[in-house]
Amino acid sequence: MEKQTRVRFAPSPTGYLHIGSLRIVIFNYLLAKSQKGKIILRIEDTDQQRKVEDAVEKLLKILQWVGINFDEGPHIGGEYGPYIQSQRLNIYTQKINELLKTGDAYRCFCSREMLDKMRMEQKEKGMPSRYDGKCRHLSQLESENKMKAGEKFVVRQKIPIKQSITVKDKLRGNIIFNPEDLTDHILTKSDGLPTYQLASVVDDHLMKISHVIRGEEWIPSFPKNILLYQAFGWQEPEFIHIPLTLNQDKGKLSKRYADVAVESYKDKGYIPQALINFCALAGWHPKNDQEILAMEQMIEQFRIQDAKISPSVFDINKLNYLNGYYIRQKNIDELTDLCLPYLKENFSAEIKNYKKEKSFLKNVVSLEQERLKYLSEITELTSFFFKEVPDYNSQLLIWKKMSTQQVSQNLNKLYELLAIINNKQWTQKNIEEKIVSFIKDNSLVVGNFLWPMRVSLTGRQNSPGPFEVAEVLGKEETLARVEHATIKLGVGEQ
RNA sequence: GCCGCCAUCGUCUAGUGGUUAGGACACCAGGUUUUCAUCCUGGUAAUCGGGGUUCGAUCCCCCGUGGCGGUACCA
Repeated sequence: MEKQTRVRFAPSPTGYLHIGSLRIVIFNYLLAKSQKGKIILRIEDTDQQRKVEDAVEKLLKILQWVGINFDEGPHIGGEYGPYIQSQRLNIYTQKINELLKTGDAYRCFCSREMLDKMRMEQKEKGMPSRYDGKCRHLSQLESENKMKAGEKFVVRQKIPIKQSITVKDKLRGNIIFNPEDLTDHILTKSDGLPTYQLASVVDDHLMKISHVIRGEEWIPSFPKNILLYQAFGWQEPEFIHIPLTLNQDKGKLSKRYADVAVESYKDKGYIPQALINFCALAGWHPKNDQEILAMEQMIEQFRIQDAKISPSVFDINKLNYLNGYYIRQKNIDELTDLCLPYLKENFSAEIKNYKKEKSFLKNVVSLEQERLKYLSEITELTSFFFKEVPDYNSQLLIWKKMSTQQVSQNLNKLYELLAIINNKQWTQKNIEEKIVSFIKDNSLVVGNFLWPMRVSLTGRQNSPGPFEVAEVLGKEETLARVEHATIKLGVGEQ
């Protein structure tokens, strides 16, 4: 029987989900789902210094929003739990004791000060900095005695120094390391907690992980991980190191250059599908050139062998494009619901009753749908619908080389035409028909009427067309705005 | 410094020992249009450098260069 594919996403609880981590979960998810396997969530919280309140809840919340659901994890359990490392400490203790017994690990009593000093000296001499192995040769008895005497210690992995070690990455092939470049790194800290190096190996084994997909920043410790599997006598999983995400300037993606928290993309109004599609496309792409794919389609086509190993730059333009695309695909009810929080936040005074005004809001959102790159833009884009008379410079009413007089005249004419349309017939179609046929019948210039009309209604250089805006605004408000525009021009008074 | 990973348009990428080096985003131009956006059409734009191997290398190998990562009792 084929071994079941089991992958894991193992974040440390930092309080937010990094966009680069999102990419890693997505690749894990795609691999698992494409092979009908399982994806496990494991929380790596062995660093006491970096503990963040509510971090796990926040993480779960944002992952759920994105649409990544786990088969096992702290929130749903599973047969390989617990899934939070701080709840598995006895397991690590037990495992490290095995290593201590076989001699594959040893207690190190060197103080931090000593180690710092040693590193400094190595650096000065231009030597690679690594632990000198001082406590490596302590006898079992000496080690036990020191421990019993209450001396502080860490546990280090004893790296075999004889031969080079070859490790295999599924994408990159064999990578060879010289043992002298590997230091006896720490497996258990002096507070008794395991480091990532120990905990992740133990957990991956115990949780029967078949493929480890992680960031390439782990390649340097890859050989030590393999050595650890060998020390335990365990079969190692397959490893896939995927490249980092970079800033426009090719540096590691960081807060200074871009938003890195998935939460902030959510807040701005990026939608999950777009984010997922975007992340997947950075490092993978389907055999045909179709770049817009739903999760199901990606799962269908995904092969980990097709993943790319060179790093990719985070391109907000492409994300915006994808997001805009997905927004345009939404049906208007759903889109209105998505925009509602932003509208509520900014126009709470203008919109008294959201339920009652739902159809109005739907119309408003509908007019801006094709212009939206992300949802939060809705506020700025539609504010003229909510303010009684938009504030704008009257010069904006003038189309090309028209005179103020002409503009004023045309607006008056528009007012007349609009005024005779009764309320029941106040639809975009009717309004358009009336006005356009008037212009055509009299062989007038379209822009000379439509531009001033549109500006009088929106107060903007760019906006949706005048007829659809007029319909949404209603007859009364439309007439008021046209009239206001002529007053603004103030032709009569000059 | 030492160790490692990586290298095709500005960006994400496809592809091949012989190709007009393909697609997408962005950009530019044209069309539709009162404006913007959408949509349609077209365009500019790439194999990091040097050596090999080969009849022929963008592709295979080596070196260099550059970018990134690691070099923690962080993950």
